[in-house]
Amino acid sequence: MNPKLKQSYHHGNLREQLMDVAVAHLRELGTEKLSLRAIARELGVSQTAPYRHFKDKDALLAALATDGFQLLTQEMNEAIAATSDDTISALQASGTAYIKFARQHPEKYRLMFGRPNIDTSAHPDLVSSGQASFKVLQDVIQRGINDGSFKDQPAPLVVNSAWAIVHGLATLILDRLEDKMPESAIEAQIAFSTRVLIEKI
Amino acid sequence: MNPKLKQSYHHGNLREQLMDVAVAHLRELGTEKLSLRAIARELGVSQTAPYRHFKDKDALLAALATDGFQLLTQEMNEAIAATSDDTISALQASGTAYIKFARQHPEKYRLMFGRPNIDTSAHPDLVSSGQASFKVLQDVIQRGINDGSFKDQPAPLVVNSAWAIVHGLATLILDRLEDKMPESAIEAQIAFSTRVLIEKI
DNA sequence: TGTACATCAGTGAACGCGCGTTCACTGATGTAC
DNA sequence: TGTACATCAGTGAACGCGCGTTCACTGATGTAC
Repeated sequence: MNPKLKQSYHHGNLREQLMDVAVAHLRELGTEKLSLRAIARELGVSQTAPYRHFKDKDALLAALATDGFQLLTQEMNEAIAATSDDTISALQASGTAYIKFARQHPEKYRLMFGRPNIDTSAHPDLVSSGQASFKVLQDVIQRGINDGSFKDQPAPLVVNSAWAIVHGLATLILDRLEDKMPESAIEAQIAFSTRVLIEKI
Repeated sequence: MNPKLKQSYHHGNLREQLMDVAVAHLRELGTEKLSLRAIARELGVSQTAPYRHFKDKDALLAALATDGFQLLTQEMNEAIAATSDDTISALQASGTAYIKFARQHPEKYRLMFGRPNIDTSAHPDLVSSGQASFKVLQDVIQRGINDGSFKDQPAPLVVNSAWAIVHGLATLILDRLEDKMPESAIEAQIAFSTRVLIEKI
């Protein structure tokens, strides 16, 4: 950003910029072709510079996913806080926020919820931030069960069903629909599907 | 299979075996690390032999996905045919068959419905086989709309919602639940979620 | 305020690797007569 | 039934490439006194 910083020997901002460029490359190339060297090249920095900030390539990806979970947790919590005490609208709000997050950060979303290709045992932060996100959804559902908003169903079944609906819709939009449908149709689809979510479970 | 064939200069069965080993490697390594050379190595064949059967690496992946769509179409059709004329049970049967397919062929399923990383313009068979699968679902929904089994809703909204539910559940099972839940719990989850599918839309 | 020094964040050369793909080739097979 | 020949399905050497990562290094920065 600041041109002065870019000139100096010390970059000043490299960690953050590595993550930004990684996201851009993931968008264009996919995980398969992501290369640390290419990221460094694009930032005009030597290919070994990233190793000052990340232990290895996996650590960069883990940081991106962790970042994503923290953002997702925050956005779902904010969406829920903006509703009144009504559990049903809290569920709908969190589901909508979930899908919105997926659309705004598709690369992070795919890292977070795709086939796990990061060794989680080396990245405990990733695990705990993921659990924190999951817990937001769990808590809303549990609240609904406690206050009678949902029928008398085992909580895990309900949680996984709710998750399946929003997760399925999010991935469908990212991988299939986004390029083929106008924005208005996508929004109508989200509204329709989240109605299924809140009404039926 | 036949040891005689394996000894001979002409393999006799190479195309099929390349696809089988590719599936096995996808399972163990993921798309990122799939290598044509490693597949050839495992089959005890020179690294250029695969090029007798596939134009390039992408062509192998496309063949795998096309194969998957054909299988999926067939299995959904069979599941539907096994029900009586009742549209609701046809929808449930096709959804259950879809999820069953995903669990039996997870690597193919990921190729078919993951982020498209195959250049479809070079592989028209892949496109048409995918459309054929989609049409099975579309037709069931349309039938339900025509005979009044579903409420009066625009068909595309209903189709995408149904798809989102089964697709979401399938990916959740493959990527998250399968390793953590006992088989009985997974089956209960499928039953619960498909009930949401058929009852609510 | 000035200086010595530790630490931080870069560099550039190098290692070893496996990959996709092309090429000219050869052995095996199938077919026309 | 035998043979000539086209075609099919392999081989092995080679090309060029980009990658992740390590290493010894150096310039820049921050801090204790």
